[in-house]
Amino acid sequence: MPELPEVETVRAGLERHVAGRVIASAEVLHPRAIRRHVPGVEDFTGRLCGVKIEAARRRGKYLWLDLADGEAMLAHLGMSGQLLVQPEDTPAEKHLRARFRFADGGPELRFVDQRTFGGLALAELVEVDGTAVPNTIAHIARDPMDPLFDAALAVRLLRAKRTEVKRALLDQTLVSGVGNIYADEALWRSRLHWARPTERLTAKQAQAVLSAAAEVMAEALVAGGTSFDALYVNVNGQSGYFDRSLDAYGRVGEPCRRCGTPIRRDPFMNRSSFSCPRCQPKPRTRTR
DNA sequence: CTTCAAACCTGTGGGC
DNA sequence: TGCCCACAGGTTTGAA
Repeated sequence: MPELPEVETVRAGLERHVAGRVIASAEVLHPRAIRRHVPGVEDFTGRLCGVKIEAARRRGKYLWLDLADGEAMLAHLGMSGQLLVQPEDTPAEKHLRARFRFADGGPELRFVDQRTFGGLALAELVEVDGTAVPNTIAHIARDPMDPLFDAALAVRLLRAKRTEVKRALLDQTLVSGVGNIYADEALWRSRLHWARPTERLTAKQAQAVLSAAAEVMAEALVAGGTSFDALYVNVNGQSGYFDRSLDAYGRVGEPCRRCGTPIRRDPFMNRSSFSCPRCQPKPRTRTR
């Protein structure tokens, strides 16, 4: 599933292949794909017709296209979303949800999404902390790859939480871009158990786990960013990074790369958490 | 105000 | 062979 490094790869592809072009027509093939665009399908397609795309931007797992009329087309890939740049005569994908044709007659932009957790919407741009962002994601924090990311602030916010450390890492208002995979990897690198109460984190531990999250995402971006030159801008969660570089996520029963102890899998928020029983010992039962 | 959990989706794969 | 169900998980929404 696309997380920050994959979304950044898509953003770079959009910047290269779509920025500077004028949308000739927009078509929505599945209304759920634009459910967050409250005014509806006709408003969405109508307002995009004839508009020039200025740039492709990203914050956390959200990305958006700056439009010449001053608004933005916001996209979230959800679990299974893809933004593809395809020649117009390419057959429609099975889960094609929306398509955008361009005035230059070149390759079109397609939104494909099997599970429809993702979606597109038009949004007004607002200034938050000196940066223009779509109003509907004004609450999303800067991600660790943002040049203006405030690490000291994130450490303070993390320690001010009253919850488990992994829940806090997944809180997009504290730091954005961290999903289940990178949360587990960051916790493994910093030798913290996912259920460690945030109020018991030392400043050093909080700083370490946030740094680890930034590092693992930066490494994933390098590993997954090899297809920037391809016209076919694809995100399918199958980047080489996942096959060879994960230390915890999905490795249940396999030996910890540090100590050899089999990795465990715990139920966590209707999904899974992977960790090393020895390197990441369970915290003492908390007393509320 | 903060924290928590259900709901939203559909394809895959294991078990029987 | 084929059916059923668990599982994958980011975000929103409403409850506590």
